[in-house]
Amino acid sequence: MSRAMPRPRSLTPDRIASAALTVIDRDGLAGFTMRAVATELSMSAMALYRYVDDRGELERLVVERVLDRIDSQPPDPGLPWADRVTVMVRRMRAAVAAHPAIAALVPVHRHRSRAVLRWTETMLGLLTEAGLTGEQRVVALRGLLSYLLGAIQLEHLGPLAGPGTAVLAELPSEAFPYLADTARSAGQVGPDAEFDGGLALFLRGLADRSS
Amino acid sequence: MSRAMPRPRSLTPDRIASAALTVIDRDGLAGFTMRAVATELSMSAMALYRYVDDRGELERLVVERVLDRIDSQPPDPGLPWADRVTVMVRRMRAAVAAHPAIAALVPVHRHRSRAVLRWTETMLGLLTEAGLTGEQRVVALRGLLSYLLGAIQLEHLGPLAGPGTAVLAELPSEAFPYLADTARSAGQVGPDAEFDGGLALFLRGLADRSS
DNA sequence: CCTCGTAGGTATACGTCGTACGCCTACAGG
DNA sequence: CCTGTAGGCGTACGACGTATACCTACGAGG
Repeated sequence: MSRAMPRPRSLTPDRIASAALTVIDRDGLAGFTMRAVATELSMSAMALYRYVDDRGELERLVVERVLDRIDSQPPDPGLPWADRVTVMVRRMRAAVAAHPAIAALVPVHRHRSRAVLRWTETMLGLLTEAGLTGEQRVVALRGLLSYLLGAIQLEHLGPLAGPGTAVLAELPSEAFPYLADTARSAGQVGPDAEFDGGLALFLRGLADRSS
Repeated sequence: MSRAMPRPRSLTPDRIASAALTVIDRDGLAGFTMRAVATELSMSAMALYRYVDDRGELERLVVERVLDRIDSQPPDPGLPWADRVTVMVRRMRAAVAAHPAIAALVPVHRHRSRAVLRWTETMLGLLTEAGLTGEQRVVALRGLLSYLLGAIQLEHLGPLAGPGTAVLAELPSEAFPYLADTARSAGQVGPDAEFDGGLALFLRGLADRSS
């Protein structure tokens, strides 16, 4: 029978994900390559496949490692529920903001993360406290997640107060009067204010639902 | 001097974008390849480069072609402004939904589209009618866009009433009581109801802002 | 009608990617 | 020490984006 024990594993999934993150933080998503990660781990490219089925699983590990940093403990119950939801949403945003280049990977792999499960569970508890149940609660959660992931990606692709917006300010005022005007005030809004502002709008809608 | 006129161009940007969309609709984003598009146009791969600088520009053409279908005329002024915003947002969603596989490309290339400029201008007009100006208006617009693009992507990666959610329903109810419960009601929510519901929440927040 | 130069179109090739395959080898039992 | 499992590596293949060099169709000037 199989009594012989093989050589023990020298790498943990977390160690692999960390190496991948080092590569991503240094060279961006485009530099995120099986070979690059392997080199970062001082192995050959193929050695990586002893730990990971394919690139997709490596991506999953990376996303999981980043999201696992999220604290899913319910925030101070003394706070109004809207503030507590804000805290939770900000936590997820902060986790991704620590490695902005992975923004595009998060929506793809978020399913498989236990951390997201925990985060979602806490969020649902808060939404329940807000008086939401059944389909209303799902819609609210999904809406918040859509906003959150959309905002993270837009921010990564070009902040509101960035060069992309500056171009808009040069537009012919006759054809695009609002745009030209809006682009000028856009430069005043920092990324955090932008994010929190949009989130606050959503939460205000949650607060006084009539339907 | 240069009086000799060369062979005329045989392809329009629109024709190229259409061919690319045919490929994408048939084989998904993964099948979207310079060679595949060239084959669809019955040319060699390199011929494509007479019309396009690189893959990025081809992607831009595709996104532009899809978004150009958006009608940016202001909706019926008889409607309340919130309903008109809803119409505008739905239009953009519908345009992307016609080619769901491009969802991930839209946030990346949206800048360069004239259609998005027009759409934005109309949206800003509606938001102004809602009483928004300055930084409030930018934040509102950006918030709506974040929600819109986030929702489109989440929907494409797995609808709320889909297999991913079904898995959640199997979760141990002790560890994830809310999740398990919520997953069951999630199956009842269709994609349109989900999208419109989240949008309505956002708009309700816009309607009664106090700050 | 013929020439001529521009630009359309192609063939080939390079470097990089993900990864299948097969080999060698380190290492914990017995 | 022997042994079998699994770790690790070298090589190679097909597909990708695209640089380069070439041939050629074609419209204008003569």
